[in-house]
Amino acid sequence: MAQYESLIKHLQDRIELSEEEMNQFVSNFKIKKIKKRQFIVQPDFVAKHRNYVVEGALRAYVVNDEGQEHTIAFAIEDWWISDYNSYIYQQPATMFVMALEDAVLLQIDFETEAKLKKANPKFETFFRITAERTAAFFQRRIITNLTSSAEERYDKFTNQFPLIANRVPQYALASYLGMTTEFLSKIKNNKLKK
Amino acid sequence: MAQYESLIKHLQDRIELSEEEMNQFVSNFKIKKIKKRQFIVQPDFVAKHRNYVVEGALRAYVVNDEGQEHTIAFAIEDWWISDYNSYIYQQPATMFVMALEDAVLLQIDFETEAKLKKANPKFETFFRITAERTAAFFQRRIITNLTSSAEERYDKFTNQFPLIANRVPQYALASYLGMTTEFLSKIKNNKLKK
DNA sequence: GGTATTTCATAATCTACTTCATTTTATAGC
DNA sequence: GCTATAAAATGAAGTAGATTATGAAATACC
Repeated sequence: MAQYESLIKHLQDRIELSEEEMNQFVSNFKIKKIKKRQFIVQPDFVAKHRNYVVEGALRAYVVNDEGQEHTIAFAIEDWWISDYNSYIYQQPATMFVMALEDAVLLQIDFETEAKLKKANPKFETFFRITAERTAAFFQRRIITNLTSSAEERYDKFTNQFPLIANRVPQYALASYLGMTTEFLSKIKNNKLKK
Repeated sequence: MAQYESLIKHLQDRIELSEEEMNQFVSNFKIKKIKKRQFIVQPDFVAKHRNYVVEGALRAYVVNDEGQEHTIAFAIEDWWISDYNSYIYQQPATMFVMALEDAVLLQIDFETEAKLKKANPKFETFFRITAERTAAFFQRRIITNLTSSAEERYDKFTNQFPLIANRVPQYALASYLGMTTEFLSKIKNNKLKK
């Protein structure tokens, strides 16, 4: 059950649970192993799961009419990922969620999560805290995007998430930061010269 | 108690409460009347309240080092507003929240909200749903900002929020959409010509 | 281990949007 | 209603970042 250890710690950092409650909670998560380049969410299909990353790296992105990809989220160890809108409203997804590396996930499906929340208010609290922090995180990203230049956005990202910056393809990071891969290349190059 | 009617409806649309539970919930909100240009949140002070708008319009914005204002959120009737990060983490705010018109709010403070959530799991559920929808809303904005041109962002906003678009100052809307007021003016003008 | 395929780098050209400066229009306060 | 002030419109000039094109380096895969 080594795969569950990090999720257990994740929970303990957020709410207080007895051993029994903890077991009840995590036993509803199923281990899912996926290979690099494999999709766990695709447009037009409902995102059935909330995914906790035990190991590996994933990327959520949308593709616009011109075929350009825009990275919406990354996830590495101890992060959650899904098509957020699709999951909470249980409506067709607009995103792809793909493994950038072989990965091990812990998945819970929407109905099971609903049952858990009904069974114990502490579980409801956990998902409330998670949603609040997600909202706060998204809002910080909105603020950064509105107030910073391309180079500043890159600097902030590498400072905040050094482990992600050096682990994902440059084109994926560039589109997450709202710039082209060519321009990100130029930014990196300018830094080397200084 | 006319002021509480819209909040009651807001709650009924999201969770099922008995009359008694409803009264318990809303009685913790205090009526706050503010004048145009008045601030309810300022940088360096902790945002103590979650604010529900009964009447009026408000704007949350940040000011960067160069003195430029960037609108982060609007709120009109039946919307919530605060400095989200400041409120949920109870840390100093980075935003201003100001009334664009005379307004009537219903305010709950952080500690009272915590008590409510402890008192009844249904209340916890309400805040969980609210946070989830907030996160989903923010993510849709991130996606729009990454994938659309200035004109497309303006079109989407006016389609989705026609009541807001025509009610707030142009400079506030422009900075919400991530462009200058001059450029928004030009976009509007181009539409008139067509 | 060699070849096909991705990914990244570099550079020239282009454009969506900004900046700055000025005028016109709307709003607020007495 | 009149004046002061803020907001919006207009236009010229400038720039951050996109686009396009090409080659080099890294990675995947049989």
